[in-house]
Amino acid sequence: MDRLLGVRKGAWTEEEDQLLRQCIEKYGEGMSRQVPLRAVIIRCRKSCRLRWLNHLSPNIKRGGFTQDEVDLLLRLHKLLGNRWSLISGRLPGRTANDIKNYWNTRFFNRKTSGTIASKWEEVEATTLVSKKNEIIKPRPWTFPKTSPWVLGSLSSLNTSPDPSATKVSTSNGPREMLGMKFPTLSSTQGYTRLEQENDSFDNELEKGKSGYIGGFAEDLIGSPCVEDDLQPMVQVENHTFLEEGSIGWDDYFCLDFNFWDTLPAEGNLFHDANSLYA
DNA sequence: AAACTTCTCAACCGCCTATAA
DNA sequence: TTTATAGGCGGTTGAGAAGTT
Repeated sequence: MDRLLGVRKGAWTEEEDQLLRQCIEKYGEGMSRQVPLRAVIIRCRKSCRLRWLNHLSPNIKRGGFTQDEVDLLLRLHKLLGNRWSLISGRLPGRTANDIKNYWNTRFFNRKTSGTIASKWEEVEATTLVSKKNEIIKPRPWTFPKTSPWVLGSLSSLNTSPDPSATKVSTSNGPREMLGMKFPTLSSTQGYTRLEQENDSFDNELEKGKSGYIGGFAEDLIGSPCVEDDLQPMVQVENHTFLEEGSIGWDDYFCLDFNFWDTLPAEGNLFHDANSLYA
């Protein structure tokens, strides 16, 4: 809690910006509590943090949104709703505040007028997600303490140390990967239209060659999760995982990659998947 | 040129969650 | 377990700019 009396409010001055910039360059970003004292700024810590994040940080991209960014924003908003921080994480250089302002001024209650409204309708018509504004909430990564993924080794799951030994079933029976049996993915329930239409993910997976990683790291293949009725699950040993392609897929973000080559001989699939997404 | 309206966006507010004591 | 604090988020506000009458 800020106990500073008489903290300044309103627009920041150039002098305050300079003090804040110098302070953060000297002490780093992770010391917002001490910024007001060290930088001799009569502002509350929240105000300092916001000023840095939204205006002074060197990572911020200025200027108008590009066509690509607008397309991306529309699709992400359709998928995530008003989760501006998540959206900003997928729009490099754009802050949550920027995006929120842009959305509220350009799209909020204005779907029926102007050129951007036309763009909205265009995206609305071509978007691969359903017409209904279904918001898929990203799931937190919750790794059970006993999970071999957490322990950093797959050895407890009877894995093969040799990736070349990996087999993918081409039959309708359970797949095998790293020596583990996976249930068949015959059900398309929960799959995005992209995958259903292209059928490429499943085909490529069957061939054991390549696949996609969705743009949402939270929803990467095999993310451990809590079992519920909403998503297809994969049960491996005593662990429950999201089934491949079950949620969170988005054509805009799919990355082609050689699925099987990313699997370390003995290691963590998720770690490698994350590095692909950088 | 002045008055008024609309738009933009920086900043604030209140709430929630995580963490430390 | 409780309490205080920090971090983070989305919603809202208001000053100034831009546009219109």
